[in-house]
Amino acid sequence: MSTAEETRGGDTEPWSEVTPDAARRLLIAAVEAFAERGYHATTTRDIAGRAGMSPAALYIHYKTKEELLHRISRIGHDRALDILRTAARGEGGPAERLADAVSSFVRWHAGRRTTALVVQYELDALGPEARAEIVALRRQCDAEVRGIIEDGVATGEFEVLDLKGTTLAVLSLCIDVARWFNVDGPRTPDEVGALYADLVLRMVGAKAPAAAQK
Amino acid sequence: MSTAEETRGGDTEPWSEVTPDAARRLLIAAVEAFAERGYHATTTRDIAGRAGMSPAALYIHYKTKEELLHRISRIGHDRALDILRTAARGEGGPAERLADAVSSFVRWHAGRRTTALVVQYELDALGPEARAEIVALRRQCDAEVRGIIEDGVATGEFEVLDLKGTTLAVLSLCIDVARWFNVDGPRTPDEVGALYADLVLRMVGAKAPAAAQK
DNA sequence: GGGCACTCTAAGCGCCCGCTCAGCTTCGGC
DNA sequence: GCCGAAGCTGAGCGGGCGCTTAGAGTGCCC
Repeated sequence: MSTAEETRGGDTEPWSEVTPDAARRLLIAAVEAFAERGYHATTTRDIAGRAGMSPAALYIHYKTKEELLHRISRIGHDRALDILRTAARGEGGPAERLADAVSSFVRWHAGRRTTALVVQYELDALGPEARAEIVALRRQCDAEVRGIIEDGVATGEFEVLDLKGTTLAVLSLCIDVARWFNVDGPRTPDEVGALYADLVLRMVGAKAPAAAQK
Repeated sequence: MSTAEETRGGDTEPWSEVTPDAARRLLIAAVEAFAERGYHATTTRDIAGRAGMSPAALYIHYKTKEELLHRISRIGHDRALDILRTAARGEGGPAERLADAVSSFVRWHAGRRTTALVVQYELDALGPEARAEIVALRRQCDAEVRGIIEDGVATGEFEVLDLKGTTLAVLSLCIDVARWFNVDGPRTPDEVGALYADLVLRMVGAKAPAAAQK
């Protein structure tokens, strides 16, 4: 039922799961518009226009404007969770896995900035049920990161005073990259990922400081 | 021309500089509405209603809805910059001043969460000129924090690989508190401030780890 | 106590929003 | 070559938006 590529954690072509083609074009147009102006300031006419279609065409593929945001948010959070899970279940020690999680998570927020912006900052525009579904995914993201840090504390490699608070801070730090990252700025997503991995290892008091950077 | 209390860095009663009373009530109502629903999703009727006035009353005190946001943003950024400046020009060493800056900055973002949310996340809703004015203030905030970290590097107390990147990350971490902080949650603003001061000292590789916490 | 500045309201203007619907085109099956 | 399904458009609906205007109420100066 699915091609092989979309089942693994690799960086698949984004939005390939959205079909038919017109629906995907509309969704991509919506991501760009939402990221530029915000959900509420974006009109359905703008979205349809960017996709090269009439305003009415949107409603053939999506019931409402909110359903568009919901689909975007769902797919984005699935991807984010997938990134964190892949890193958390990797082979190295806690420091290596945490550095991996942070650098790849940050790389996604910087490299796919428009998507990440919508996914992370437009949550409140969703209705209660859709929002609850997304919040559950966020909690799973939190649990993955907390798990890695817990492992590090257990082995004595990390030294943290407040596990939940530190986890929250680490995720918050990574997520906020989507707000300030500038594609035309001096840093590449890879560079920011490496910098942030180092900063986070310091935050958890990792014993071997400059070791893990892959 | 001004009472003494508003010239120093103390926690003055917020919005006391906005007069007359009706204008202040409207502005406070706008802060609450913008924080709850976002600038674009907030109607002028909603703002006026919260302030207990008719929709038209808003336009006696403010030319447009955007001017309201501009005033809020300006006052908020002035306050944020004041907080950072006060800490940066304090008496202690770099570690103490950095911890002071982070804890008080975070305390503001948590304790005045609604204001901070609007101030930090609705920047894009401003027009070009107003936006440019606010961006200049943000750069000054950045410079204050960067200055402290530079001092610490100069004295050998801090060890950072990327000064600009680390500064950006520290500010980003603090600002994002406004997004996730929950007034009804388990943490007080003071606790988050203390936690974050510790995390930031770790990020800059401060030598005396658990010393500064006032 | 008349005039005036200030504050606020009721009513509403013009516009654009999310969304709908009747009808046109295209295309595969037989 | 006809038919129905699917995809899409042009026109437009009901409604709420930001903002304006005419005028009423209030208090202060002289």
